[in-house]
Amino acid sequence: MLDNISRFRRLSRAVTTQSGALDTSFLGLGRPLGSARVLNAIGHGKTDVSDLREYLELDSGLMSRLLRGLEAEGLITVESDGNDARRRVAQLTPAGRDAFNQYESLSNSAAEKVLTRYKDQDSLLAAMDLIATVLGRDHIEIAPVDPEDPRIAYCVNQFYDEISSILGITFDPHASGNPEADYLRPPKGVFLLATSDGLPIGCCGLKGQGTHLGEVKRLWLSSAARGLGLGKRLMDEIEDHARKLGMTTLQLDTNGRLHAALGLYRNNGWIEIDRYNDNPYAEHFFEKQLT
Amino acid sequence: MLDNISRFRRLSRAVTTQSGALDTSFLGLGRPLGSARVLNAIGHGKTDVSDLREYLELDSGLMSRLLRGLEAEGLITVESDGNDARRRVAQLTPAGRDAFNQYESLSNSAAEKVLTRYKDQDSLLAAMDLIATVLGRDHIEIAPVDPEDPRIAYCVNQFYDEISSILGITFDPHASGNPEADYLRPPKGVFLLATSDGLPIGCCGLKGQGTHLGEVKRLWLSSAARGLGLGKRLMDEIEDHARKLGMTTLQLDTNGRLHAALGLYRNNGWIEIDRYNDNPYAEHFFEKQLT
DNA sequence: GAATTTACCTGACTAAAGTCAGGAAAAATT
DNA sequence: AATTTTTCCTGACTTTAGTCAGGTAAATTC
Repeated sequence: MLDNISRFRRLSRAVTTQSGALDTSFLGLGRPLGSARVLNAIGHGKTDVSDLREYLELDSGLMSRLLRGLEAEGLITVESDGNDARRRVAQLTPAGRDAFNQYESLSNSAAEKVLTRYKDQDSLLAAMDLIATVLGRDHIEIAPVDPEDPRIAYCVNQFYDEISSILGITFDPHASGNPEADYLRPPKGVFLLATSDGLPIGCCGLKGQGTHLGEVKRLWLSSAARGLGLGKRLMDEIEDHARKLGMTTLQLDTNGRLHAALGLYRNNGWIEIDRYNDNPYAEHFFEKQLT
Repeated sequence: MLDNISRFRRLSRAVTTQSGALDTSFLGLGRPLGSARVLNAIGHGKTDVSDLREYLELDSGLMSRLLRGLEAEGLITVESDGNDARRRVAQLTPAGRDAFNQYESLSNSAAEKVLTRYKDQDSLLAAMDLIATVLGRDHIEIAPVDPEDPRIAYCVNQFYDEISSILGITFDPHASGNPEADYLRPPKGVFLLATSDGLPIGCCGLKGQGTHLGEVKRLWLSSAARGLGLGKRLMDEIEDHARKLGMTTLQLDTNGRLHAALGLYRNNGWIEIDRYNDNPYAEHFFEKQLT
């Protein structure tokens, strides 16, 4: 009915109106929006003045004045950085922490109000994750984390849930979980986690034994993250890590019903090989020579 | 992983950043944001000055000055309303239309850029519809429209598609479509359309024969609009219209697999009665006395 | 060790946004 | 017909946001 672009712009209007209301209520606490933004950014851990300036895209003169204002109100302190005395670091005072918490609870109650007025919260949240991930695609971060990090546990649980429902079986995640951790962290292997503004949206493990051979395990992308080329990015980074760990050959196994994964491997230089293990759920086996 | 409220706030950040970028580019056309907003609102059909003021939440003094500015630039004309000479109405001049179109194409290309970088556009758009509808719940409009309005055709097609997939059959929408139109528009009946910021999200027809008996037909809600109490709102308005049309009894038929609809009827004073027609897909028959 | 760069600050500005009191004209109410 | 209300306007403000040209001290580069 409406064309696609109108539908997108409709979303923008809805959210802008919503966050416009939030801005106004920020003003309701009696502080100009500029100062409120700075206070919030500091509260969220952006303490370096130069970080703040970059994040809020403010002129250094304006930034300086806003900081002086918050200092005069007794909400922050600004001190020189120990390592580089040119740089300055802002900290919330107890009064500043209070003010920050007021803004936080305002934001949270605004969010809660929207969430509670819809019955099917799960699909609403899934829709939000999808859109926020697509809009923030340029800000997806991939970083190595410990295989026993709780965020990895979350991803791997999602991974097994999906496998189970696709294959119509029940996996016990813990059966093959922890014992492998040592092979999935340096110096033998690595585990990569992809996050979008804090939300885990994908992972991929590289299992090594200290030899030239490595195995790719547990490549998972949240439904919000599919179609963005993240699978390829994760695999590329896994290969980089493999090279640095001295590996020359990578292997992996997968099930024939995971079409997206099969396509990813086939289009990126993986060659199908004979079965190399007795995993009953694996139907396809691939290998890639690293050059 | 992230709690629900963080997930909502993540969406706000993503969209705000996005529309912040758009605001900046609006400024790129060399006009302050305030004037640009007014020009856009006028271009989108908000021509009454009082409407504009309410929509943009501007002080009347500020509004007035912005209008004078746009007038001085030759982008708009402001005239008195014929019906109420206190009110004033703004119109774009050809130059104003040009400027408006520039903003439009900027917005559209920003929207297009986001949409084209995601493969599965349908689910992305569905997610956007859902969120925009939930956020804009207070702005859902219900209004009578002609049963042959293309927006009704869109809704009814969706309705038959869903029925077909739920019941596993294929309906031919046109078989029972147009011939009924006369019974679904005044003076015999009515057709209500629910829209959220322009997007059709639900409909309901009331079929009459000029007697005291009316029949409720084609109650449909888009998936984005479920869980918001819109079904009840539509039915309530249908009853109001029925009373005005002189009806005292309403009837309807439905299928047992449409659980939400059955619940709606049972909770709102409808009494199950014996079969009153030979519709092969109808399994439940209801009646309601209007008081 | 001199020159340059970086990080932040200050002062002097302009532009934009928002507020407030009042006032004129038309419409609605009494 | 008198009063009140509504709608919009104007003028005189204040606040906020943003810009720009220096200036100082620390760090880096040559």
